[in-house]
Amino acid sequence: MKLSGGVEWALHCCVVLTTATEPVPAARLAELHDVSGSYLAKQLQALSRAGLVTSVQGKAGGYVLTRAPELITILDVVAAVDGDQPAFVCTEIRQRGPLATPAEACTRPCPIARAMAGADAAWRAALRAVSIADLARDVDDDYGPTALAGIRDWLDGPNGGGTATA
Amino acid sequence: MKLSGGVEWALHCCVVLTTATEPVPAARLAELHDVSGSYLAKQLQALSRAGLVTSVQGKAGGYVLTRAPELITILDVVAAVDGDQPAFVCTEIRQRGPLATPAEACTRPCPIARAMAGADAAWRAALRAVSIADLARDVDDDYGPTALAGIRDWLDGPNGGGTATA
DNA sequence: CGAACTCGGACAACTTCTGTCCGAGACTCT
DNA sequence: AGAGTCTCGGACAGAAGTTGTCCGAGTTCG
Repeated sequence: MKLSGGVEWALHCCVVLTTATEPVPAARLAELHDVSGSYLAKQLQALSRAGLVTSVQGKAGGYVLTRAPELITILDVVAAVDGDQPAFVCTEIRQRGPLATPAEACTRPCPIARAMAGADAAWRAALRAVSIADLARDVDDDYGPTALAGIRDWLDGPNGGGTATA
Repeated sequence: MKLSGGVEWALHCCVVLTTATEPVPAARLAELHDVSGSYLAKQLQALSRAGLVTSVQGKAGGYVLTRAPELITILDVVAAVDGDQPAFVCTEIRQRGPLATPAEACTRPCPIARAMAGADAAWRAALRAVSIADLARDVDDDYGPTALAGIRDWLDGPNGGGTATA
């Protein structure tokens, strides 16, 4: 039971992209979070494949959110990066062995698979209840509005536009 | 987000052990489920380490549940086999990069970590709500009382006691 | 028309999980 | 009491997934 580490990066990137109005390159996001740019690109590609962000190529290219942050849930990001298959996959071992249950009696999943599926549903429901907009609002509540504003300024700032300040 | 495959085996074994009154060897459980006996032994060792089952060595040895099935939850088995660490581990990337949040402002987990922790709690709560006894009762409801009774007979039967019937 | 910058997928290295084996310990029978 | 047989327990390879990196295709701007 382990979640891919890239999920954390992707979620942070989505929150950051909330503040941006122009496309943000993957290299810029990697510099902001101090992570491997090459690997972060892979996660952003996954988000692009899932339709959560749009990629713009060319000189002023980068990534932009496709919809409003209120319409993107944490579950969307997790499913895009980590895959949408459930954590528990039933092997149907009840149909194996000397006392195997006949296939005709297996009209519904076995009790174990049902319990695990229920837990998985609860997990997904909790992730679906929180949107990227909620996360951005929580950041404002925790650190004040200056935090996200500072990120927006840094993204549009000169730290990569060509002129270095410091 | 993937759960160790041995969890399914361990859960089935716990349900089977509900019907047994004497110690059941790992090899017998492996034969019943038609799985690798060597690998199933590893899962049972994990259950033993977690205190869910007791191992009896010697000629008539095997595994026995330590408590009543009502007192063993699915979460106990999952934690014993797959580990009890949460699926999401926060790397604290908010404290990295050029706009790093100062450590003194990080009194509570970041919003992303909080949301993931909430989902994890919901998942665990769902697994904690179902006990091995509940699973055994569901098996009775699905396939009738003859299923578990047949397993009990097979466990105590001659298919390994020394005299072969067929 | 040339050049620079971007994304996208293909290529290794590592950690984790899966599967297997043999040795230590305990009970039973002689 | 002593040998034998059966059991668990941990140590040993193989396979798979994840982590990390690289270079090529496409697009926009000068």
